[in-house]
Amino acid sequence: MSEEPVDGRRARGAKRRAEIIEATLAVVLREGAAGVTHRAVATQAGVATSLSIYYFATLDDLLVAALSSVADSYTARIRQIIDGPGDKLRGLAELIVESAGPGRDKALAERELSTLAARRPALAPIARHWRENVAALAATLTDDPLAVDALVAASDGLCTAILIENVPADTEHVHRVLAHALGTDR
Amino acid sequence: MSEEPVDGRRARGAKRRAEIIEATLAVVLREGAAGVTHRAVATQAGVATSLSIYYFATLDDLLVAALSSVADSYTARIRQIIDGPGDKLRGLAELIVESAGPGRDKALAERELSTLAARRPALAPIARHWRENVAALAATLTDDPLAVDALVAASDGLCTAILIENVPADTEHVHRVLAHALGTDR
DNA sequence: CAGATATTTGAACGATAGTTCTACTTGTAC
DNA sequence: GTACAAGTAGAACTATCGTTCAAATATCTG
Repeated sequence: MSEEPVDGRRARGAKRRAEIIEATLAVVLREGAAGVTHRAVATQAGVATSLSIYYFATLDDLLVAALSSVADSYTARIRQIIDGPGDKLRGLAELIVESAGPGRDKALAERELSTLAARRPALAPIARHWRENVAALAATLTDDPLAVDALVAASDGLCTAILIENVPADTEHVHRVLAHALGTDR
Repeated sequence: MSEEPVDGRRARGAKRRAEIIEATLAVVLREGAAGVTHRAVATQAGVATSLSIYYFATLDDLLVAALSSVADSYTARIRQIIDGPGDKLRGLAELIVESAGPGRDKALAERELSTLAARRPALAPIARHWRENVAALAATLTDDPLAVDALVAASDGLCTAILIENVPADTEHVHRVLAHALGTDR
């Protein structure tokens, strides 16, 4: 991982950069992707506006960094479910249901940035991660590629539904829908 | 329907209003929801900026109108599939696959506005229409509520996948995935 | 120490946004 | 015709945006 003789200036700079990414994510969570401006991010991070531009020449760079952060977070969660014990499908259902509660902001940020990906090619590869991860989880449950695709699509659709309905979601129900889409319960 | 003694001024105004809505949609298709400004819409419609504000006090009003227009369009398509002859599931698959080709802009507009709905309550009821329509279609194919939910979720997820992947979609494959999610093929 | 490099700031510029206001045109009612 | 209401245009105000830039600070090199 680390090999460079650590330049104090660059180390400090990398830290600032990380802080700015974090601040960007905070802005996305609070105001949505449309609220991401250099000024808003800089204010959130407590630095000068020009510093945000110093590290991220364009807003796209900021958005890519923020989406990567969220995507990495979800990737870690799914890997945890895949590698851990217990019912993986239920773990996925629980993760999805989180979008209705404490994880709503994060899920919303992921969706907003993913939607942005349709128009900004730089975001597209990152936006694909979520579905690839779900596909990997599905692959541990079935060998049928059609079942994998159906589960991935259903997961995505359930997230959408939960975000738009904006009502408490039922883990049991989500689990049943996922199982039905997967088709292994019949 | 019509009962008022038609005031020439108001009739002309209603026409203008419709033109502005259409212009808003054109802007969303071309630049995305983020590109919707009173100025951009007015320019697109060929009217003064202040006129856009005269009819739509806030940008939200414009977005609601645009989303309603797109949602109505999809509602009509699905009703057509439900009421028409032929395989309804295949009709849905064909509609979804359109999002990869000529209907990409429209599908993208629908997704952008739906995403916006998560933060702007005024858009939420309209954003639900698509899923309600798919549910109605599903209800003609099965009595199992779980199968309905799975099909609705899968349809949504497939649209997402197609929009983000941005590659030609295969109707046959989409149809198979939908059938698998529905679960009636087993 | 001095000099070079990296980071950070604050002010400023130009562009564009939403909004307001006044004047003008068009249509209705009398 | 006049009086009034709805619609329309264009200029102007204020705010905020991305961006630039010179100066200041911090760190490393020797």
